[in-house]
Amino acid sequence: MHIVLDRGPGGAVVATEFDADGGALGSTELAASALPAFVREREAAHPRWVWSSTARWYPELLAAGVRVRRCVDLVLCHRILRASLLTAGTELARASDGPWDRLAAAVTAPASADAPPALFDVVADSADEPDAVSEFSRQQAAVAASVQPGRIRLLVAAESAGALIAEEMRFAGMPWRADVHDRVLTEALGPRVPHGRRPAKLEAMAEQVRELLGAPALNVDSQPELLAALRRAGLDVQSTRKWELRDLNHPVIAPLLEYKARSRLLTANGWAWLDSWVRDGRFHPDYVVGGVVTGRWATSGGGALQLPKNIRRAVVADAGWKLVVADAAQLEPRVLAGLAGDQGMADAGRGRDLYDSVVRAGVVASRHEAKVAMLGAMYGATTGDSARLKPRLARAFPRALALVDGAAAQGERGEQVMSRLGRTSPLPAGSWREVQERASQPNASAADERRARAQSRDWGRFTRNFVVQASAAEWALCWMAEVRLRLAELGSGRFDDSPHLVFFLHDEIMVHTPEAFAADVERIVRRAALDAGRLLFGEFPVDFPVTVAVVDSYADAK
DNA sequence: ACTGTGTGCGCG
DNA sequence: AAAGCGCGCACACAGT
Repeated sequence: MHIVLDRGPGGAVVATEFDADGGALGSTELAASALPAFVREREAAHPRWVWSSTARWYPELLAAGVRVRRCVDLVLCHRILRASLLTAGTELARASDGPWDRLAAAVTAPASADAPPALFDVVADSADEPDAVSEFSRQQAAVAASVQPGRIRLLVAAESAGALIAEEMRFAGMPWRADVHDRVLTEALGPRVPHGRRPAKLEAMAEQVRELLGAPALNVDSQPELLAALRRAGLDVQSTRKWELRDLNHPVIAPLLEYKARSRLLTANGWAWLDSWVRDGRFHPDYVVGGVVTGRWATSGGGALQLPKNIRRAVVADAGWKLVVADAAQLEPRVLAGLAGDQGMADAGRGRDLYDSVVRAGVVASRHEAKVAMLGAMYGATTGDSARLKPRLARAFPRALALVDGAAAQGERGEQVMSRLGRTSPLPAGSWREVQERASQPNASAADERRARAQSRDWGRFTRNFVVQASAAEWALCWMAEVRLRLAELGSGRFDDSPHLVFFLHDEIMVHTPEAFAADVERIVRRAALDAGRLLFGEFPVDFPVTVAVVDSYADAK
């Protein structure tokens, strides 16, 4: 059963209900204020709520204490279905850009701190929002006409579940102890000072660097000034990057690297960050579902996907609660094994660390080499250890390597590639084609050809990685969606007394749970990983083990 | 005063 | 070790 929500005149809501066969059951017109009660009442029958955008509709429901199990996020699904090769040729895909494309672009645009989300610029008046009922039927027709309806149906369901989770995580927030964070900052930097000034300890380090370089007026934060000062001091460096500086033998290096690390802490996750993103003991980041081409999530504020390890100490469970932190081990190579149907690679990952097995099988000498070689194969390394070890990997896992090499070759030709469930890579830009075109002319110069070849390889590395990263993102969405539904059965479903997801980081999730439920949560998280593997790869026997830590602080999870 | 680009570094 | 994928953010700096 589906219930489609549309905006009517004057902020009213029109709810149109459909039975399981798609037959219309009629419409109800509601005042906006009556929506939460309506949703709460109908939710008992577990319908799938269909709305323009979860980011737009769900927050007010959550604020009213209403959660839903399932939805269709039309904007997110529109984007997938328009681009997917599995639905190419459908009416939805062939139409020229319309209001849903403009909405889709707005939803995934980064929101700036002082401007409201762009969504509301595009749809200035909510009554202007395009018609959800007709869009929903176009989307259903596209899915039905797909060459593989099962896959694309699962993808849009998973994406929509992700949208619900993102809003719920933002609403509930991740437990964050501002006092612990402040202590970390004060220890590292000195007492808090107004924004824009350097705290005492940091300033002392800057002064030390200036002295050791004999450059009293140096602004340590200025890359050009610092580079010049390092060279004047006799250091042969091309940049001020830490891995170039690290191996130099000069007394300024240690204090300089220390300064850079602490300065980074101040600017990226200092007191200003704390003021902006943490309130009432919770961190509320803005997730952008599908914000990355591969289907990974992005953030448009708060930098939740880049939380440095050194401040994870501030993530602490409430009294009487625990954090269950779960991480999918070697997710991308396992996904690759599934994609390629590479039995040998799947066997290597069975019941143990995949990289250890690669060593045990005599393919490479150390776990580190195994990891570097595997990542290099998936990223398209061309130099270094990683490229050198690739032939050995190819002998051990021919199908897996053939799959990524094939994806790279397609990209080099300017073709699109697909994830397991049908998310499709973008076409290269027009300028890319022009460069290829020029190089194929009879009068093309050697420089033209070199440029075309380099650009072609670049795009090949992108599509090579796309198939793996995008499929891994799908696995993670399925995993998390399954976890969410099962968690909802554990308690009341309220965020103040029941286990719920509070964080997601590509291949890692965190559940904040009353202590009494922690063991159940752990079981659910492991079980859901099995289910996700089956959803993506059916009976092909590839394992997806997860490491689970039940902790008080995120810092203790690894 | 604003905007766009380069650099550097955090995460997977 | 620092190159092979995907990101966001902050700052300095140069252009307007």
